[in-house]
Formats: sequence, C-alpha cells, structure tokens
Amino acid sequence: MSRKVTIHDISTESGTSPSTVSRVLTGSAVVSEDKRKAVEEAIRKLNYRPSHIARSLKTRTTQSIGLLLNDITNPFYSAVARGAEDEANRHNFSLILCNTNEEAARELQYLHLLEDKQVDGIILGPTGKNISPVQDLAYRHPIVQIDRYLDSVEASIVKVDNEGGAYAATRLLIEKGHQRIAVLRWGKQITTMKERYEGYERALVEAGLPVDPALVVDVPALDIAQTMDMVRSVMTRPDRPTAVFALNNQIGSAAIGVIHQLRLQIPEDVALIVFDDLDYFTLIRPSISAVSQPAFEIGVQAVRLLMRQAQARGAPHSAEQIILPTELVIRESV
Amino acid sequence: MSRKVTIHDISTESGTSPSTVSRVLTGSAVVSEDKRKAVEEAIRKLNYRPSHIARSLKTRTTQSIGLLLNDITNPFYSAVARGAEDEANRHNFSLILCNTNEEAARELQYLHLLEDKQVDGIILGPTGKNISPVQDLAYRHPIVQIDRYLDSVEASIVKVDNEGGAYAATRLLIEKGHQRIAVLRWGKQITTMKERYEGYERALVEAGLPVDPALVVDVPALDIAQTMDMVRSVMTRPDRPTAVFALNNQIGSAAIGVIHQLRLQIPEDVALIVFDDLDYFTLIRPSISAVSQPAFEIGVQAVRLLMRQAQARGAPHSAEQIILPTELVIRESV
DNA sequence: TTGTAGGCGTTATCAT
DNA sequence: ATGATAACGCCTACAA
Repeated sequence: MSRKVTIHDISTESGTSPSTVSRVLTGSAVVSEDKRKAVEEAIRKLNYRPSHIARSLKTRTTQSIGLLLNDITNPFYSAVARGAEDEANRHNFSLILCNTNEEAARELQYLHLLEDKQVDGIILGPTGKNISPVQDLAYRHPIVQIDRYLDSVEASIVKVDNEGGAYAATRLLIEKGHQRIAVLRWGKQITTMKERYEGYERALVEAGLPVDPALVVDVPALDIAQTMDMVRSVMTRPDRPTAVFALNNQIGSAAIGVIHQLRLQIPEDVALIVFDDLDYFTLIRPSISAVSQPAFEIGVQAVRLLMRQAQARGAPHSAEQIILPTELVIRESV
Repeated sequence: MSRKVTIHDISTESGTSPSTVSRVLTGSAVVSEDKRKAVEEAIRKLNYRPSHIARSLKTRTTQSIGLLLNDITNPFYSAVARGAEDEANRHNFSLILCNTNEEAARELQYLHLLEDKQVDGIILGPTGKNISPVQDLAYRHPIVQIDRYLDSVEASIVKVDNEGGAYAATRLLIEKGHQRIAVLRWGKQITTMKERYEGYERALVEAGLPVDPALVVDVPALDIAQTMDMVRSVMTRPDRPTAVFALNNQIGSAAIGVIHQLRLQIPEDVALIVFDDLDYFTLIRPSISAVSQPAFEIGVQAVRLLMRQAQARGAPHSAEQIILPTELVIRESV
C-alpha cells in the first residue's frame, strides 16, 4: 500500500523546503528558476497531487459551492444546474447538489451541512419556509438566490423579468381576441408566481378586461394528478375560458395533458401559453407557445456573482440583483 | 468578527478535554453521563458545529461522493441524480455534480478533481474515452459505473437489462405485424447502445425477419438538428419503415419531431417506441410507447453499492453488478 | 473514563 | 529567495 505522496516528499525529492514547494504550487511568491524546475520535476516524477482537504483547512476556502434547489428533475432547474456547473468548472470550483423537494426541514438541514462543509458560497432557490436561517446565513456567507427569493433577506438575486414576461404573454392572448383567459398558478406566496400573476393582471386591467376569480386557479404543489383534476374542472365549466396561461412548466404540462384528454383543439377550442419553455413544446403538434427563460444563464450568472462576492470578502457585500429578460416564443398554440 | 468556535472552546467551556468532546461527538468511546451532559450543554450554548474539513483531514473520509455523468439536463440522468442525492442524503453524504458533456478531457479533469478532493466514492456514467485512467482509479477507489460501463474496467455496475428491454419492444412491433422496423441509435461502441441493438437484432432474427442495414441509422451525438435530418431521410425513403425504434430519449424526441413535421400519422403511418420513458410521452396525442427505465432507482442503488464498498474497505472489493429490469409501457403509438 | 501529545497535509509568518 | 516553525481543527494512540 503506497502511502499518498505529500508536499514533504516533493521537498526532499527536489532538495528544497516544503515552503518552496508550496510557493511554486500556489504561485504566491517568486521562486528561482532552478528550484522551480526541480520542484516541478519531482512533482511529475512522484505524480504528486496536492490535498484539497489540507489546503482547505489552512486557507478556509474549499473551492466549492452549494446548489440548493427544489428538484433537479425539473428541466428548468436542471438547466440552471448545468449553467452553474459550467461556470463553476471554469473557475475550478465544484458544485454540491442538494434538492429541497420543497421541504423546510430538508432545506434547513442542507443549509447547515453546506456551512459545516465550508462551501465558499451558496446558490439557493428558497422554499420560502426558512426565512431567518437564510437571513443569518446570508449575513455570514456569500449567498445568491435564484429564480425565487425571500423578500426580507439581504442577499443577491438572479431572476428573470417575471412580471414582464407574463404581461407580454397575456397581452398576446388579448390581442388574439381572447377575453376569458384562465391563469393557472401554484403557491401564490412564492415570488415568481406573485410576479407572473401581476403581469397577467396588469395586461387584463390595461385592456379593460375584468379579472374573473373563477379563472384564477390555484393548483396544489407537486401533485400532477390533482393538478390535472383542477385544470380539468376549469376546462369543463359551461363558460370555459378560451385561453389558458400556465405559470410554470409543470402546470403547463398538466394543462396539455388535460386538453388532450378532453379532445379539445389547440388553439381553436383553447389557446395555450406556458411560462417556461420545454424542449418538447416544439416537437408536438400543435407546438406550444411559451415564455422562455434563460435557465442556463441564470446558473452562470449566479456563479459569477458568487465569485465576485467571494473576491470582495470583507467589504460589506452589497446585495446585487440581476434580472434577465424572458422571450415570448410564439408557436402554434395561440 | 467572532472567530469560529472550535472543539477547544467546547472543552474549556465544559471543563473537559478536547478528546472527551471528540468522543461524545463521534461516539467512539464511552463517556460518563455528567461529562457528556456538560459537553452537550456547551455545544448548544456556543452553537458549536464541527468542521468537516478538519475531520476529513484526520479521518481521510469526506462523506461525499462524486457524480460524474454526461449531462444533468437529460431527464434520464437528472432522475438518476435525484435518486443518488436522495440516498446519499439518507446516509449523510453529499453529492458533487459533474457533467462530462461527452468530452474526454472534461471527464479526465473531473476524475482527478474528485480524487484530489478525496471523495469517498465515484458514480460514473463513462464517456468511454478514458479507459485506463478509470481503470487506475477503480483500483484505488470505490467507483460504480451506471448506465454505461467500460468492459475492461473492474468496477461495479448498475444498469438496466438493455438487451431484454429492446428485445421486448421489438417483439411487440413484430407482433403488431411490422416487418420493416428502423432502429435509431447513437454511438454504437457504447455498451447501452450495443446491448439495445442486440435485443433488436435478436427479436428480428427469432422472427425470421431480415436485418436490413438501410434501416439501421446511426445518428450523430448531441446534435438534435443533424439527428432530425438523418431521421428525416429514413422516413422519406420510398420504402419507408412502418415502425421506428429509437434507442434513447433524445433520438426518440427527434423522431417525434420529424414524424410530426412530415405529417405522418402515428401509429397508422409509422409506429414508434422509444427506449427510456419521458413524462411528456403520456401527455401528447397519440401517447408514445416506451421502454421505461428505473432511473431514480439506478441512482439509489449506485449509492448503496458505494456505501457497501466503502464499508468493506481493505477487503478486495469485488465488483458487483446490479441489473435492473425495464418495463415495456404500451401506449397509443404502436 | 479521561487527558496529553502528536499528526493529518497544507499555508503563512518570520527569520535568514 | 529560501527555510524553519507554527498553526488550521480535529481525531487517536498512549498514558494515567
């Protein structure tokens, strides 16, 4: 069993001191050409690789960031994760993946775990159920909220223009002549949903249309069957809406399922727009219109923000806010 | 700036020695009732949390495992990741997410990174482009291959019964009367594809049907547009196949797109089965038949395997192999 | 049962 | 420019 080769082995092999080896490793100070050569030679020869653990203990930095979100299985979040991973990798950082599953306890547990592991930053899509713990954490550590955010917490945010995107989508439906536009939402206390709903409402009001409470459907979380039931009940009302605006991809998929089940024609019987675009929306007939979000870019920006904050440690890290634009993708469903 | 509270602070606060504190923390030895009480009290009072880093340096274990796969954005892999995360969390382990993007260099880089970070194990969906490095790594560390695997590497494997699943799917098509069944595959050197293709071939041969090379389409990787082009060219041949079997979800989606574009009716003009099931297959009309894989379970089993191997460290870790069943989900597309 | 001392593999401080 | 020395925070012989 060959013991792991350490910095000490390199120092003896190269006839220098551990400090010198460390210096060529980190480039923290100037080292003479020949010493450097000798060290590099020894490193190659012994196939030495520095221990991140030991380094972390000393430097109090781990080159890792926690990614804490609802469910990686949701295409939106997996695209965010991909973007974050890509950018993190570029900075030689690694990502710790955590799913909250919308559970407060699990989020809290992970928040602590990430702190205990001394991640250099946390990217959080908050459940909304742990206000003060997040608050506390944000005080001590760089943390950026993505997608959703906690109003009361002073931490950076990377999100999209939810209100604007929803407004544009609703306006499109209105322009197409729709007057009874159902909106399907979930968790109205969540910022994304609140903002999207506001965009919907603004478009209606601006157009002088009434906001009919019967057309505002609050579906339960994470339960596709129950969601479909609720969507079905709206779609089978005598005064059925002529258009539907689903405020996230899950609700949108449920709506598509129900509409197909009811043998309703899109867009003749009912028009449809979904907030958040999915790959398959372009594959099916009719193709589905959507408010497209730059999910990958959200991940990228979140990591960049974290990098900047980690850099500026000590300075009272000002909470930045990045709002990315959405894009209204008009397909056959309207 | 309040310094971090360490085990030493607890020892002085509770009037014991650091070792005793460590003992109550790890439960590695018996501690008298009153001492334990005092320590726990101090821990609570000072809100002490042990440093994972320091502990790792000493114990050479990090309670973390690397998850290295092609692309978390692929629903199959994100489900695997979810399962792995779930099970890891249950054991108090965390997951480091790495995407290879099918790139050899990136896979290699991550392999080294994970070793440098001293993860306790690696779950790998190999690109197939780094044989000996994986070999080497498997010699030193617990590593389990998921989905695909390297034939020459002695490491555990968690996969599905690709051959059987593909055989069942092809047989179904044959039973429905199809004689010209196109198969769409990618990367024929990859084990999953090889095995699935073998299942397809076996079904044809058993039924006394010819294996027409013109119906075996090799599409390029990761390029949806080009994939669709190739699928289109098969589907517009004069002697167009009456059924299509797509060997993974990406190719399946491309096929669905093309079929819709060509205004072909499913299953009248062409029947379709996809290896790997996607949520939307059930939402669209006609719904799409699929060979469903227990993706979540693959992740779970991979972590369990790793746990067992880490436990049995020292013992010549025998390479286990877990083969999960697939399920043929028959919907309207056949 | 408890405490002391040493070390895990680095980096940082301080001389030289 | 280089090297000795002391941490970083914890665990673990070993001793008591």
